[in-house]
Amino acid sequence: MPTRKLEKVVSLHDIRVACLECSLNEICLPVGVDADDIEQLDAIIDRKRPLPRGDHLFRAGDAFKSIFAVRAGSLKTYATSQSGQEQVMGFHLPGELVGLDAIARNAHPLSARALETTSVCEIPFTDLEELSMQLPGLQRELLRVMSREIHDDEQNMVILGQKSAEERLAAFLIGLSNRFHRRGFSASQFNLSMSRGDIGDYLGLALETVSRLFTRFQNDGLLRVDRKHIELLNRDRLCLFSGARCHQHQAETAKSSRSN
Amino acid sequence: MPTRKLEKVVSLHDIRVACLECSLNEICLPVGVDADDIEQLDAIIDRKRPLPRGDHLFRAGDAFKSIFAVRAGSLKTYATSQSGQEQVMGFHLPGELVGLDAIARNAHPLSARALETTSVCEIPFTDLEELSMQLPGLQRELLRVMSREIHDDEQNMVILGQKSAEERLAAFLIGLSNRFHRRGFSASQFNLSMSRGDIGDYLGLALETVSRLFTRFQNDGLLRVDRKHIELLNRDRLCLFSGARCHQHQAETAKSSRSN
DNA sequence: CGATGACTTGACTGCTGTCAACGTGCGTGG
DNA sequence: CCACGCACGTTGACAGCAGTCAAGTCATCG
Repeated sequence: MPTRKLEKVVSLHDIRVACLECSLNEICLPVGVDADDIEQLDAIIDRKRPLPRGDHLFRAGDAFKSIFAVRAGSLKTYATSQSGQEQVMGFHLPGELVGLDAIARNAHPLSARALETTSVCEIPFTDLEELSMQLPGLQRELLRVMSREIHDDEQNMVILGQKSAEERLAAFLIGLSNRFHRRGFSASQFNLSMSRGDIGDYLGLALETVSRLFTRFQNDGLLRVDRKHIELLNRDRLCLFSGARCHQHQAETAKSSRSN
Repeated sequence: MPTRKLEKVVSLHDIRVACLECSLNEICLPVGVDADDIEQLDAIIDRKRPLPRGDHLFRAGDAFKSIFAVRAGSLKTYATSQSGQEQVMGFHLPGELVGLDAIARNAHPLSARALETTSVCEIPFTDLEELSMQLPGLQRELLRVMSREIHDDEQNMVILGQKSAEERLAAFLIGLSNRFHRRGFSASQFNLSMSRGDIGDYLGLALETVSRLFTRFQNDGLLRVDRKHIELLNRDRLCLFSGARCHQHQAETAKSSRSN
């Protein structure tokens, strides 16, 4: 098993990228942490070699030691009920933090698995806690990130609690589009790193339903889909289908037409 | 049979109870905050007069200034989608914190409404943030509470994402029973402060479905229901119905129910 | 090139929502 | 004290959305 080779694949330069230089630092730590602080944060962060697709970053029940930040790639977090069915809690893109739900119990309640080759930063929690005591900006930021996580989970509860299958998938695609856009990628086309089954397990739908909806959306001219590649053709109408007020990032500059 | 009415109008004495004497402090601030620290925390907390049933503690969109801790009574937090349907995010019992989802956006994403006469402690967030910088135990505790909230929301996502109506209501009742028990009340019988409609909006079910399930559970001998009063007759079987591993609190400490 | 896994499509079933009517308890006011 | 209205809850009939089962297609990889 020559997995050792992976260490060579990653260039030394990549490994030594500091938080300050990291292109994600504006996403990972949006505000409140200035350059000096970041240096200190940088010192405690452990950069690991990439995780191959399908590998677990951690499994449900593992002891909690660190928060992880996605640097490249993507992963899903999920719980497995005793029926064997997976509930996917989230798909995590570069710049997003994983493992915040483990602080309270000192153990991870969820499993985290790479959807593609993925690299993460490991942030030992005791160090982070200690450091945030000294850096007001960091503490503030930590609370904000956790608050946002709660808020995001609440929005997912709305989706799971009262949306139709059609609305769920539409909302999912709009949300994904927004997240890609915020990261500097195209909002109108992107590649899904997760399977139809994963999407179903995330949205509380059967994978067949997800598949059927993709073809229906395509037939309706809302998007084009080719395997994992998605191209949104009519974002506005997809927004309507999602049955939610979607803050459209493009529309912010233009005038926002709203219909209540 | 004695003090069944906790939600009786609080006396002036109650209003002046400090955090240290508050019977909830072990729930509100489980560990990591010692007596000296609590005194400081106490100084920043504002005790308001009780909220009548139906009144809002805050509404979605309100500016965020404070976290609230329920002292007596109960309230629900909910979002209203533009279809008018409410998604109830949680029912909050004494000792639980409300408003943690507002930190990130500086505004409350949800509305909070009293289900009965309810009194709360108001904790100005800027003060709390400042204080937690000085008290390691408090900071630790704050992160823990938020982490637990994320974890709880995730469990709700499992319920909404993949449970049947029957499993949802069973899980809801078991969870409520546990929470009452942890607060020193009977785990086997309690009064619901929320309506069937609220339960439906929480579990993603129509209120008719909730009503039907209550009568079905009663016919199956799982429980007895009389309006708002619930008596669990067969907790084990209800656990099975919920389709989840429920850690039963009775099993831990035998019969330590101290009310009635 | 065959095996494997991911995806698509179809047929059918059933759970749960919707609509509707009725019952019940409680507070209000006469 | 009773009558009434209203909110809440229960029950029934029916329909439709989405799950399940099953078969077939397509891409990728050894």
